[in-house]
Order: sequence, then structure tokens, then C-alpha cells
Amino acid sequence: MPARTGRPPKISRADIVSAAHRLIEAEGTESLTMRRLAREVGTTPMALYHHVHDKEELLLLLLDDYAAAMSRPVLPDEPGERMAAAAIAMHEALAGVPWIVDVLRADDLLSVNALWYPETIIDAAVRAGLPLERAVDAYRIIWHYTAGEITARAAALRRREEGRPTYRRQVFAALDAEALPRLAEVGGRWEELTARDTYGEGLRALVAGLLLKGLATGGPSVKRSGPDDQMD
Amino acid sequence: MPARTGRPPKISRADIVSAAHRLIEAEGTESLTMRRLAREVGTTPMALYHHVHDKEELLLLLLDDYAAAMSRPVLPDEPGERMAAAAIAMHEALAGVPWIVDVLRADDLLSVNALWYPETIIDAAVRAGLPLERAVDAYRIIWHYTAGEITARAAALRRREEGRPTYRRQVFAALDAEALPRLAEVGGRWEELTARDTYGEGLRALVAGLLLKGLATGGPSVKRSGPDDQMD
DNA sequence: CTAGATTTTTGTACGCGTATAGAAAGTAGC
DNA sequence: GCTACTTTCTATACGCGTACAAAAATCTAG
Repeated sequence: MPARTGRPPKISRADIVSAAHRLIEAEGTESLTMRRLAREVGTTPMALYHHVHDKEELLLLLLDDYAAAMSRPVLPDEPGERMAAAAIAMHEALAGVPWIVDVLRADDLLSVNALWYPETIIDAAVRAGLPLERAVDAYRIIWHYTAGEITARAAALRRREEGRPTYRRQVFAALDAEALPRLAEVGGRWEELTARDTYGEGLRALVAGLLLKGLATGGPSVKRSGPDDQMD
Repeated sequence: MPARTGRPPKISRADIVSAAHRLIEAEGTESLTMRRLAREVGTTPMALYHHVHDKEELLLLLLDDYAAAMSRPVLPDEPGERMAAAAIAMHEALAGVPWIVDVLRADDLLSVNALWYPETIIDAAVRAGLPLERAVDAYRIIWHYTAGEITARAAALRRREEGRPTYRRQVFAALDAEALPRLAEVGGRWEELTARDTYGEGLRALVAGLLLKGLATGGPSVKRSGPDDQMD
């Protein structure tokens, strides 16, 4: 036994995280505040800060737990479909976490238990014939798209809940049809059109485009390393 | 003269917005707080709330001014390139605004003076042969990608400024090479690889994919409305 | 001149994340 | 048992966005 020194801890990181889970479960995302959480754990707010660096780190820990519990989809063999399937799984996992928006600013999804997603996407991209560097690029691009979609989705949800006058109505009302004919053409249908879920379509388009020419950078086509090519 | 009633206003919306501009210019984004701004304008914090609904609306007003001042790029004729050029211009405009992240949650970029971007992208998509609904979808997909990239960019910048131990180092250090071979293969190069700017590549891939089959939804190809087809 | 009515401004207060300083509660060396 | 040292926890405080209530300053009607 290594015999620890110092004042013995009253609470642990795990205590905090599980209390946070309980709190969210019982009273919703909004009530997860450091003060409220401290009460739940039975300490002072500042005591928490000895176990987590800040609230964002706490949320990342929660996300990590969440990611660990996620089931993984069966993956198709065809590389493009495989990339898409993994990305869609990632998207679904994230879309279910209400406080996700506060965490998306943190890092490119590097919660340890979520690493399966980038791993799988990058691997599939390599299988599709991209060199490793390009595969990493492809993953990041997919990640940006996914994170952006999730953010917009959360924002739309929030807006719907708040029921504020949407601002868009106002915009479309005073729209100059000469200068902006297409938007004028869409007109009141904007709300309806933008309520639809287009993540899948966008993702498939993105994957197709990424694999089209090996993510060409302006130069000629790029070397392939796999036998799976079927485009061109 | 319509003769107004009620206590005469001491400040106006325009006063507030221009003071906010001054403040940001002089002391940086962080010092734009409602309290500090009130001091700058010469009122109490709560007086501001009679002219703007909340801080987010204030930021949107700032963004609108900013967008009005942006110069617009010359657009190529070829529809795909035209979409890309407009999107890149939009991206550049946004990337220059440091507090942009606080605003991206608001709406799909519908500040009145920024409407030129969606208009142009949608119009180019229609010219490329997409039906209007699909063109709107295409714009939104591009928007999600763009917003996500901007968010990630801002987060990376912030991380670099703070100089925190990045968390990624820690992740890659304790990485299970059996379960995550591709990530292990990338290893320490992650930092370097993800520091590169891939927005343009991603965007071109996305546009190519979107125009490839008229944004197919799983069914057969979609009707075209223009004479500009050149793929298939 | 006075009594609403209306609009804007002010004052006070709440809960938030968290910086900082110091008290509490242990172990280790003497 | 006393003193140092280490770790953890507590107390206090700051600035933030903003809800809510009351006050101030104007117009209109009688």
C-alpha cells in the first residue's frame, strides 16, 4: 500500500460525475450547475474544482461515459458506405445529448471512448484508397460538417422551445425581391424547407466528393493504395 | 410630426451598436459586456435591454454591420465553381469575426446584410440544375459545414492561446494500438495534421458531391431544370 | 392644473462560473 | 508529541447576463 498523505478526500471524480448524471436525469440539463451539483454531492462548489478543471471538463467526462455506453453499428464493407455508416452513427450518438453544444467547442471529439468513430472513418477512408493524411483530412471535414449540423439542430430546437418571433419571418417580410430573387422565390417556405433533416444527404454527397478524386488539391489525381476503386 | 409620448430616450440602438464597435476595436472582444458597454454609453446596464432583446441580438446587429461592409467577390460562371466561390467568401467573412462563435448558435446566418451569401449559393445551385428545394438543401448543407469549420477553427485558436495541455496528447499517449490502429499510426502527427486548413478541399468535395446526382435521396435521379448539366 | 397613459431609465437582486486565500485533516521525520 | 509538509475542502468575492419592480419624464384629456 502506497500510503497517501494529505487530507483524505471526501468526494471523488466518480462521485461528481455520477451525481451529475443523476441530476441531469432527474431535473434536466439546465439544472446542472456547479453550485447545484455541489449541493447534490454534499460539498461546496469550489471543492468540485479540485477534481475537475472546469465545467467543460466535467461535460467531457459525461460525454465519455455516454460514448462508452453507445452501441456500435454493423458496418458495410464498401468503403464509402462504411464511412457514411460510421459518421451517421456518430451523428446519432451526438444528436441525443442535449448539452452537446457546450462541448463541441472543446476539441475534435476526442473523448477517449468516442475514438472509435474517427478510427473507423479514417480506416474506411484508407480502405477507399486515400493516403493516411488525406484520410485524416476527410475525417476532419466530416467532423466539421457533423458538428455544424448538430449545432444548427440544437439551435433550431432551442428556438422552437423559446417560441421567439424567429427573426426569419421578419427577414423574409422585408426582403428585396429584386436583389434576392431566389430567397424571395422560396419565401415563406423557408421555415418548412429548413425543418427537414438533411444530414444523411449531405453526408453522402460529402463522402462521394471526398472519394471522387482522392481529395485532389488542385494538382492531378492522387495515388491509390487499395484495390477498391470504382469511380472515375 | 407624429408627436411621440412617453419619457424621451437618452440613448438609441445605433448609439449602443456603435459604442459596441468602439469598445471591441479599442479593448478587444472580451471586454464587450453589457455592464462595460453601459458605462461606455453612459447609462445603466438594464437600460440597454430596452433597445436590444439580449446580448445575442446585439451581436447579430454587430454582425450585420460587419456583413454590410464586406466586399463581394467576382463570381465564376461555371455553377459549381460559383457555389464554391460564394461559400469561400462567406467563410472568409465569418472567420474574421472573433466573437462569431457566440452567434453561430443563433440562426442559419440570417443577418439581413448577409443574405447575399445564401442567395448566391442557392442561385448557383439552381443554375447547376438542382430544383429549388434541393438548392436550399444544398445551401444548408454547405452552411452546416462552414459553421462547423468556423467553430472548430475558433476552438483551436482558443486552445492555442490558453496553452492548456491539449488533452489530445494525453489521449494519444494512452492509446490502445490494437483497438485503434489507424489513430496509433497517425500518433503524434495528429496535432500537425489537424492544424492545416482544409476548408477549401472539403468545400470542393461537398459541392462536387452535391451536384453529382442532383442530391439523390436514395431513389433514382432527380429531374433537372437547367441546361447546364455536365456530369453523369 | 391635474390625472392618467406611455415610454424609458434606474435600482436591486438572483444565480451563474470560478479566482484566490486560508483553514482543516491527514502523514512523515524527529 | 511537535513540527513540517501535503492534499483537500471552505469562505469570500468578482464580474457576468438579465428578471423584476419602481421611478422619472414626457404626452393627452378633462
